[in-house]
Amino acid sequence: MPDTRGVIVVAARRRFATHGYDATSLRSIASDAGVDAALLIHYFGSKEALFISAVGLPTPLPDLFADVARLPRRRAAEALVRRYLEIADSEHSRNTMLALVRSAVSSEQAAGLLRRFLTEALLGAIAQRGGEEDQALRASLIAAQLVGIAMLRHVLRLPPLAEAGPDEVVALAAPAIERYLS
Amino acid sequence: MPDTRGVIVVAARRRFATHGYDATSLRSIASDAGVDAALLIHYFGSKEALFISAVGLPTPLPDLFADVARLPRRRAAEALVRRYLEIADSEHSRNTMLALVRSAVSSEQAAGLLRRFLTEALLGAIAQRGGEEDQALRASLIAAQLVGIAMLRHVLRLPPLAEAGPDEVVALAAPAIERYLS
DNA sequence: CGAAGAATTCTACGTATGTTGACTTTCTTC
DNA sequence: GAAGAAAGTCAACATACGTAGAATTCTTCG
Repeated sequence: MPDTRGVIVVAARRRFATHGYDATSLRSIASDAGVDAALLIHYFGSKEALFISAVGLPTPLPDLFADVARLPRRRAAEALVRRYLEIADSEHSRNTMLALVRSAVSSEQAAGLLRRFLTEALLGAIAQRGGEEDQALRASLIAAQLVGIAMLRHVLRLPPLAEAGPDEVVALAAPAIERYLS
Repeated sequence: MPDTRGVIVVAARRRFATHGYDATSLRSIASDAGVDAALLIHYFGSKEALFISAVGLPTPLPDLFADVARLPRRRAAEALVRRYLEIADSEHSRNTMLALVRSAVSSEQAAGLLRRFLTEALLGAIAQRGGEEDQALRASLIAAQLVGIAMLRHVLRLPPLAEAGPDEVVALAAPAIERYLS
């Protein structure tokens, strides 16, 4: 008894990650999963519901900010970048991340999902760390740096960043991010 | 004699900026321009050609990196962020930028356009400034920070970053970017 | 074996898209 | 003012999509 449902979810996640919500057709997912398109509807009810089931939330990401917020300033920046890059290297997490980012720019609903996740994660981390007035803006700029790295590294595949090893990126990005924490 | 061609291009740029390439239909552009959809084809030949005509390249951006590369380290970072935000505030440039970014994630061709532009702009700037080994990677990380700001500020509209004034963003982001230049 | 029920596929509908070619209107030029 | 080109519209095409419901195969258990 092959777990067809699971096969569909994996195929959907991969398609959504590489092509975004709009450009991914149910038929293409079904074809990848070796299954008829109508089956996806029977299981999940609609394309939107399948997207939610397949992408949901990037699993280890919500904890990342909270964990890092507990660290002393010096180690926080390095740990943030390093763990972020590790997450982006696991196929599952990278696919959910990319699916979310890719879809956020064309679907307002996906954008809302990502926005809500980011604000909650950021607000949580800020609450832990003692916050001055501009702490939320600082956290947003850190998030912007990370999102930008993901965009250039995985979506655009800009050569210097796409080919660099994690250590090189950490060595350069951590000090810059540290400035936001001071 | 109203410049219909120009009206079409402006409408197209705005639609592509707010909805991306795939989610923008010729009929919606035509409707905005008060014109029949077939006319767009008659003028531009195809949707793709219209996209190229409407988006082309973000006008003042190519010079931005080159100009900034000439400045001393201390002023370079601040000037970069400030001028970047100014560009993103002019409707025309913001629309071309957003159209490019939004479309790059769903169309491989648009991604290539943006990738080529970024590498050329970055390589040009690096050539001016005396370069060590990792200079290209540093420049990419700066670009990542800027792209990330655009994503969170204009696409995702994350509250802290979307509502902050240019001065606040410059004050916080410039020092961080300065680290990449040292 | 045979029937109940789930898993899966088939067929089809309605809608939207990019694009085409024929058509009509408007403008320019001699 | 006629002729010819340009600007613009109309109706239609082929195609792809999400989805619904009937039909079919497969599994399971008495």
